[in-house]
Amino acid sequence: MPPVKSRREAYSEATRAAILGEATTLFAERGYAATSLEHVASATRVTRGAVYHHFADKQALFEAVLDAQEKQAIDEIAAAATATDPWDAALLALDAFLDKCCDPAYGRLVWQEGPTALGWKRWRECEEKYAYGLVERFVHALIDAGYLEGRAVETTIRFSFWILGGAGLALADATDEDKPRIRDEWSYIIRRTLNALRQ
Amino acid sequence: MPPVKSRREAYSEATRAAILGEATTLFAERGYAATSLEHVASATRVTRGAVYHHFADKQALFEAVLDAQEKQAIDEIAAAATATDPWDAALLALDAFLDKCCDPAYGRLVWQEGPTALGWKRWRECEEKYAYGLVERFVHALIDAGYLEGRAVETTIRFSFWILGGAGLALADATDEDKPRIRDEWSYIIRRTLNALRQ
DNA sequence: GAATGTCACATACACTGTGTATGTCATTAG
DNA sequence: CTAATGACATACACAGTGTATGTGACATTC
Repeated sequence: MPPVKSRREAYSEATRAAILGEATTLFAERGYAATSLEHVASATRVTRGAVYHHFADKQALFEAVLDAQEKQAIDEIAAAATATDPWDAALLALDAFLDKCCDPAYGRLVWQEGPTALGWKRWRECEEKYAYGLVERFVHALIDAGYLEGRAVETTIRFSFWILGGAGLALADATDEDKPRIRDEWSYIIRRTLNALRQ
Repeated sequence: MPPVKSRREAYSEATRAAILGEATTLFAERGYAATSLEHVASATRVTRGAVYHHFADKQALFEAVLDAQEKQAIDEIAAAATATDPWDAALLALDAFLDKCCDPAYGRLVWQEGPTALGWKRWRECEEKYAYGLVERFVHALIDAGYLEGRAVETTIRFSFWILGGAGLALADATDEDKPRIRDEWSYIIRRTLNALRQ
């Protein structure tokens, strides 16, 4: 398997990336349902055939967009959670997450469009790899460190994930000028909640 | 305005109710997107024309289904919250709500299908009248009674609503045999959270 | 280096589902 | 008895998805 790319491969990859980029913009701006593959194709100056060549169907394209957003987000959040103590690390991650949700594309795509585009079930399946999975790991770390009690783990994870989702959606809904305030309010209420669950 | 109904009116109302009933079943069983108006019509043994005669479009039909579910739910929950102390009333309402979410139709329609069918924005607008509005009133009552602090009210309401949504969805997802356990777990974690916010 | 295969994409079409415009018949009002 | 209205059925226009097929540029093989 040669590390060099043939001209064809390079072109193909560029096309794929271009489609992904335009799709990201359009899905974020107009929403999933209101964006047709014809929109995506013409914005990329290719035909729908090209889109179907690179992505199995509309949903797969959206999932690819989501994947890219989540990968980026997870990296940033994981990078921020530097503390050795799991509790402190979780709080750092929380801050990084709330920051990330202020990014319009991330907020809209992951928290607004994601569930409505894919449905809860499929969306959660996708999230297992990323945000939901991250929460899962943090919760387990907190349990292992003795900060949280070890029963009803699944519910604790879902509960936490859900609250973060609420924050994400609230921030995605908010206007740019409201975001800092809303960010702080959610940060405050989530920290209080975490303290309540701490044992 | 005569209180008696003409034959035509009676027939018409029966047809409307029948369509609504079949739509409720189908939307709950197959989901909004997977249910075509042709399904609804043929299940009711009318044509799509009749459906469009009674409901402006597919979304309006779904909203009518939702309305009926929510009216029922709100009545039951309000009836359960008999305590005079707002705090106790809120806890009673919580229990009634969790019970209601164990009803498959309510859970699926309101918490699973609602947001994905209507989108967050429209769904929240519909919910203002019902579940969201109910939470809003309880939160205000708790603030007025001095149980909760009076700042970041909007965020407190959304936070509470969101947690209830998480519970609703968890219960809608659960199998019948899991429901009691999951119900209790959420009840427990929500009560702890409420206590954390109490001042 | 010509023949052959393959990949990246374009073109064309079938199908599903929504919404709308029009038609029809029974009931009701005058 | 006639005209109007309401409750539905029929027929159609249209958008959007997905699929089957076509085409030309590049790569591979001998």
